[in-house]
Amino acid sequence: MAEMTKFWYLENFNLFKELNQESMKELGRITSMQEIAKNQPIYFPREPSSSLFFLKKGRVKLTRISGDGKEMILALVNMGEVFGEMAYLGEGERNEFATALDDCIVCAINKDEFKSFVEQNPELNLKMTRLIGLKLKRYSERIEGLVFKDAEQRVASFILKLADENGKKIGDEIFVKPFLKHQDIAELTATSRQTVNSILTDLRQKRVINFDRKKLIVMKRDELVKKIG
Amino acid sequence: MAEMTKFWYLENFNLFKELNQESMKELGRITSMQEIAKNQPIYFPREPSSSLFFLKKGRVKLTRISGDGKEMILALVNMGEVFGEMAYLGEGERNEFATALDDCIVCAINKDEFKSFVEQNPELNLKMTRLIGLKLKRYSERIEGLVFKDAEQRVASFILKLADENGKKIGDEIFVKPFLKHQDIAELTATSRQTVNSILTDLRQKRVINFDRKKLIVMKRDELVKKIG
DNA sequence: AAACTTCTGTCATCCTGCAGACAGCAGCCC
DNA sequence: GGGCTGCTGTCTGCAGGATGACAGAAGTTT
Repeated sequence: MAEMTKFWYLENFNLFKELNQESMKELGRITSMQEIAKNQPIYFPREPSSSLFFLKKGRVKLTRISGDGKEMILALVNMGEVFGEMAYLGEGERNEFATALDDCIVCAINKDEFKSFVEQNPELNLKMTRLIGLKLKRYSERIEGLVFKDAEQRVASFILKLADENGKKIGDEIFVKPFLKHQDIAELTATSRQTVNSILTDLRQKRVINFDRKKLIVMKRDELVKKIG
Repeated sequence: MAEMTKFWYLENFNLFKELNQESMKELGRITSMQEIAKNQPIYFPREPSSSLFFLKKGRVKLTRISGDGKEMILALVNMGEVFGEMAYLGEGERNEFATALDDCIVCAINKDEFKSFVEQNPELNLKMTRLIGLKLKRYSERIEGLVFKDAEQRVASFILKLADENGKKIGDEIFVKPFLKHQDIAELTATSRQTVNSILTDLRQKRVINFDRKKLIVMKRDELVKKIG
């Protein structure tokens, strides 16, 4: 299953890869590149969703805020991934915040222009559906985690996924460089900042991981896997 | 936003509506109708996902089971909806249980045949993507509920949604006929059977709802809405 | 109609993890 | 360098809700 996910991931990354010269040129025409500084918003809830985005550089977080002001992170978007894709489906308004976690470069693609572009390149149809399907699968796993797992397991799964997706393997340790603050991890794993801290500290004390404000090192990947069960 | 969801729902329902005679005939050819008795499984996790299903009659639940045997309901499928659609995306194996909640009639459509059918009827492309997108949106709302809401609010939201989607309005009360057992509601709202019972009993005592084993009546819809916030 | 099984209703108990408070650090700006 | 501001580390009390146990009601089977 992990393999399948990876397969899909690569396909997303290559959403436009098999396009011919002609189409790539056209794609360039309907695309506008934007630089977005760290911590700056890309879009807001209730804003009309007029375009979808392809993330060329940096990381983006998609968040929702509850009636009483609590924030949760719906998803992290990594380089090479697409976000704001509900625009493509005719969803009229954004229903989350998109915020740059680093200095980012994004390509904005107008939804209507993209729609006709897809019509002219019908091989993109299935790819777009798969892209949405991949997100669906991720969300279903997220739901499962929220229901079945306790705070420690959720944080452990998160670290594992982060390491596998964004880490560099050096020897049998995995380094993750631009780390997140504990508050962000809390918002991703539906727990509190304090609980995240105590779980991380505990894992560090057991020599499963090591970390400081900037980086995370997974030292015993299998211990994490064991913890999740 | 509720309107948008309804709009999409209708579109799914009409997935095949605009097809011409010719295509409908072809669709009939690649479709096989099956009757499934109450409580009988339709598919299992790890089973090859060779087809997708269109639910003509009855209700279906999609569930996952954790390593230690706890069950959760991922989604309820109502008449007119599609399920098992990940097959269409090339996902090799099912990753949930699908079980008939009532006596059901489903149409099974082989995924490869369906793919070529969609190629011949390209207007279905966007519809399929939207169908998946709708589920994505539902799941994101589910995640939000799990993170932001407490047990009472989750159960209240569930009842509200059930009433709005499946209920019959009579006067200013809403009747929902084939009700679920408390255990099912617990598995849908990520809480325990006992907690569901006490929340329902409490709402009944406050005359917001009424219920017995067979049916549910929402008496004060606005009280439910208020509770969710 | 009797014997089962499955669901509902209710309690008492226990525990995970949240919330508040505060001290120590690091980075940043003046 | 000094003073902000934002992040981390730790402790404590508290509460929402899980769990187990059991009795009664409703369906099902024979």
